[in-house]
Amino acid sequence: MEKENRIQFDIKDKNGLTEAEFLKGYNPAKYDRPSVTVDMLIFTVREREEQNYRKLTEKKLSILLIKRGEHPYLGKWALPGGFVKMEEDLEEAARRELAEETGLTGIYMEQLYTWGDTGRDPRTRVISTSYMALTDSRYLSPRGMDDASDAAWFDVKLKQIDEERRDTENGTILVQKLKLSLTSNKENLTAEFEISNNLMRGMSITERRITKSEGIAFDHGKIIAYALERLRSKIMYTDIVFHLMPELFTLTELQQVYETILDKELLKANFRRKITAMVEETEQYRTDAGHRPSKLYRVHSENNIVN
Amino acid sequence: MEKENRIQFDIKDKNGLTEAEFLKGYNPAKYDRPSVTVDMLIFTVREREEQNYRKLTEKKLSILLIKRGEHPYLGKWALPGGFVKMEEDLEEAARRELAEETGLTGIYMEQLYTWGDTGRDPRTRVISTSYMALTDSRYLSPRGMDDASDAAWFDVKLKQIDEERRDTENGTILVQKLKLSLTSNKENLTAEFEISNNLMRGMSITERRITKSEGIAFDHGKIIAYALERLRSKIMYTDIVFHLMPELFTLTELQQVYETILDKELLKANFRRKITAMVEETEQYRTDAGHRPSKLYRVHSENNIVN
DNA sequence: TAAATAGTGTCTATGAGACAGTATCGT
DNA sequence: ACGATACTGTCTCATAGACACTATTTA
Repeated sequence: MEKENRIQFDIKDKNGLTEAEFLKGYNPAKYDRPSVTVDMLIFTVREREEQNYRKLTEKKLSILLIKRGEHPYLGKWALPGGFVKMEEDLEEAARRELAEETGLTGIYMEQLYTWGDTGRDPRTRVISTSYMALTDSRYLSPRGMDDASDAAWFDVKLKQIDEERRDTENGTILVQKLKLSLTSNKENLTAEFEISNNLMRGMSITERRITKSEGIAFDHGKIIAYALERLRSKIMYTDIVFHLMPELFTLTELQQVYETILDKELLKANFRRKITAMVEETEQYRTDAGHRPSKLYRVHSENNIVN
Repeated sequence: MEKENRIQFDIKDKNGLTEAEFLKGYNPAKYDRPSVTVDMLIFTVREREEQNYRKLTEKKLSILLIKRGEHPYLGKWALPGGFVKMEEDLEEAARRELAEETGLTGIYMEQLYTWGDTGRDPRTRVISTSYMALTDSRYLSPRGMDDASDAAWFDVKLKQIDEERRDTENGTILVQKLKLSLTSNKENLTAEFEISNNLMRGMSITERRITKSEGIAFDHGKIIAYALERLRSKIMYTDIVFHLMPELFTLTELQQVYETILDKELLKANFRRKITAMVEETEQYRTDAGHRPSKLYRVHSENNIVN
């Protein structure tokens, strides 16, 4: 419908061509072009086994990475992803990569950012759009969990390790140093960043630089840190967190997910008051745990929070 | 420094190649590739002249558009932009386009979103990353203001014209209808959208569709509406608004800018209380206005709000 | 002095944060 | 009974929203 409105049958350009004639003569191969890829940030929450029958299992935010079997960055860990095909939408490409790497379809996914510096890939000019996907760990598929494969889940920790104010003549620069740690059962990857907030004339301009990257391919450490910051901020004002939860959950489990993502402890009473509007009770309880059973909740079906 | 760490001189891949050898043999022309462009959303705030010496001048949010002189969409209005060159960073390309269209350098700019549907450009597959730039209207350059040129400023209005709840078996779908109006002194462009928030299982998935587009090229109406929503939300929790202000301004002028962006009236006393932390007084006043003079403010130099 | 804007004071409702207390399970 | 988690009540302080009031200018 939109298309029918669009085509201008009778308007001619300065060469006397109609749109149809112009398009027939258009040669897209005239210029060199960058390659375009999608990178997937697939997050889930996993539980660490606990020995004590009384204690709750600890929750960990995890991301799926793939060990590179080819140059460049051979042997380093990279985000799953690949080239965008000519005939597929950008988001379709992301969903296809997601399905290829994890078998997951129909889960939550949002576009994050497009990374387009020259030199971020030594092979050729590559512009990459990153997408963040969230899923409940129950649905984790063969490929992602298979120990023999080149894919593995890494627990994610992002910590501020330093903060510094530099006063210049044009204003202050606030430099935050962040450390990203990625831990699988076998490997430990790290990256460090400087995020400088340039408060010139009172207005902040943010710039992020990798200062160290161990075991992580390309600029993917930076992308992971960016995604985590986005996740942290969106969890505060959207219902995004429920994409990481199973259908039924206790409020304490939900709180644990908030805590592991924010890397910060929350007060139970306050957390419950805030979250109440988003969930609804069920009649079921989690029992057999060496302490008072807890009621199971689900997402409120009439949830009005809109992203 | 990062580069030195990266190169793996002695690691060989399954073909027995080192990274240097692999890269020498890499042929980037193997696959068809989409074209990549940047689109610029350049906003400013302009004043409408007022006849009454007592009344304040009304403020309008405006965006710069370019009239297309070629197919496709010949004669329609489009966002300024162009192809990304192989040797420039994505953000560099955006800054270059910004300078070419307006002469402006060093102003605020942020990446918005990357639009990658097939068929959004009839010439060939085009993936476009949009950037939003903000500037004080004092700095508006020859090209943008030149009446003879193909560029013009359009006042922007985005209004909700309808809202509807559709209850399906899987949950509710909240459909908002929005109307975008773009007005220059000569032309009036409009676009209408349906934004559907699919509240399946309590979690919202947003989808935006153009239902009508008059006088606007490509999917640029959708992009402008998206930018405006981002601007509206960021103005509430960042200091982004000051990029639209001159160095000195009155609090009422600042409030007017908020009001025109949010398309909503604010209460003066409350606005002032909230904004106080971000600004600092000067000794100067705006006078000659047929009412009590108003103190001029500037951005607080020690502003701690960080994007 | 009238018409307009500039600027301040204060009441109320709501929410965030902190903390203390009670309830209930399995061993 | 103990050790752990489940769940609730309430105090305080900060903030958002509404509204009324005073102050000051120029034609």
